[in-house]
Amino acid sequence: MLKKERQEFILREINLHNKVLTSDLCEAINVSEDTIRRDLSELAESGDIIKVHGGALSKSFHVSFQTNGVYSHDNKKKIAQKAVTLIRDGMFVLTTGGTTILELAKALPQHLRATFFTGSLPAAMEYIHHPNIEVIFIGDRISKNSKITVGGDAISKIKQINADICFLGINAIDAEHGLTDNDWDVVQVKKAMIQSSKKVVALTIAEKINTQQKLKIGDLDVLDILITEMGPHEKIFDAYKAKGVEIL
Amino acid sequence: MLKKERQEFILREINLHNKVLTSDLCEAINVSEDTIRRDLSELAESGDIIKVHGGALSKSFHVSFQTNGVYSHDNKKKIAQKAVTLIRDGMFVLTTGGTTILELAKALPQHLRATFFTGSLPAAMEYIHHPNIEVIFIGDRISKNSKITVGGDAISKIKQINADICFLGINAIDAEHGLTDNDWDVVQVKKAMIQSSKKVVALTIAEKINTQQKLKIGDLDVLDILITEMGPHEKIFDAYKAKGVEIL
DNA sequence: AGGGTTGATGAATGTTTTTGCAGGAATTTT
DNA sequence: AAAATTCCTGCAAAAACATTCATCAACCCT
Repeated sequence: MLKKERQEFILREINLHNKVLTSDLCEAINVSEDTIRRDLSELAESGDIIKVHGGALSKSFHVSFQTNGVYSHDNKKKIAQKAVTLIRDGMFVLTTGGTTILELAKALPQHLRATFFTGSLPAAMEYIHHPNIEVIFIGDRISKNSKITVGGDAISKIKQINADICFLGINAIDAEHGLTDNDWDVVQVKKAMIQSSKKVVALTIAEKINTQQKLKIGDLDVLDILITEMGPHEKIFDAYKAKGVEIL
Repeated sequence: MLKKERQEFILREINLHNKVLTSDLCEAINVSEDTIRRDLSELAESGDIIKVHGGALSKSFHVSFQTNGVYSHDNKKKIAQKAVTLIRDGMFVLTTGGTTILELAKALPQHLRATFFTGSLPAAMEYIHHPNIEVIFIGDRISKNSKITVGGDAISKIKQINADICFLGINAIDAEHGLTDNDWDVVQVKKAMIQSSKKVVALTIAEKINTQQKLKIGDLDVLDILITEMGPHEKIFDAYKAKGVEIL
């Protein structure tokens, strides 16, 4: 097999599987590891692949993370844009924390006049920048991980609220396992918020769709609307629609 | 699985869920905990994540306050330095908001183990950066001017507290008129805090000494200690000492 | 045709990287 | 204070790597 031929084979293999192992290649092509290594070096040199210890990765695989701090920032903005359309003047709104909710806070129109309840420090900091929004903070112990208030006192306060709409920034959602999270205290708070709202809206980037975590918040039937950055007609949403969730 | 591949996976997981546990990862990827730890260290080294005991956190979730540019910043730092010496392990501490209190928050030693109660959003954001400090937030309506919670609910919560020490960032103090302020709601909160503490400490830059505002918080006899950036033996303090206030 | 050059390959050798493990220190939880 | 986790350090084995060298085929030039 010719050198050029071999390298094309390697490229094809990488684009197919996003990665190759040196050992796999040398077995497949039946040449020494050194030869494969030389090939990979050349391909990496000309910028077609990314060489790593043990093999190589496709360039598209390494889509540089961390654009400007917040992961998937643009997508979250898009989600926030959709979410604000659900809020009307005079509403009582309950929100959790999380970076997606923060984007929602930033996207609130200046003229909107509403009352926001939250236990998230960062979210509250955003809300108070808006001239016509009244902010009620739910107090109690602050969880350092999530920067929201947790605990019995917070939950009993939440239960006294009767909100029009609740925005949940969620960590994982799955058609079968419903809404899940990884922090027990946070789960309790989210449960309470769901109970205290007429309408429940979940915000999440599409990447979290069909993932799950260890602790359950609730089944899909507690959810009224799901908002992601994708259009509402994607196939991935079929299972959710079937369970009565509206996709926005 | 290649090392780089693994690290991309970890990054993804963190950005998705804001945190990961070492144990979860090593189960998911099926490598030893040491390997995961090494990966986390490297990712932390290059600044992509924040490593903590037991796992790692997303970077975008960890934002600190910028206080450079605050008026009389150096003086406030000096005040904070003096104030922290009053706090002991195990204490229950009640604080207001304000830039001076923010400096106090930043000056807290890492090893200090105490419980802080506050209704100030910025102060709470600072406190939660400290590893051994428990933060209890006093909830209610948030005043946009002062960024602290005000209202009857907050006050009744404060009255349930029995704190060892209370730090007041104050707006005006005068030997004759005592402590004064200019926001009715804030005054109510400060009054309640004073009532709920064994010891009351006022922090202020010397500039505010011998000034007054429209609304009264209390006479000088509610005050135990007054801290400014100046030394305790200045003449200006004589009137305060005469009324039983200790100067630090 | 024949000697010289070039490029590709595989083998030999020593180095570096990666990984898991043992143990003791540090930290967290009970 | 005790128990349980988690962490760090050093170590060792395996895998992967870089470097050098020898071989061989293809090519080029008189």
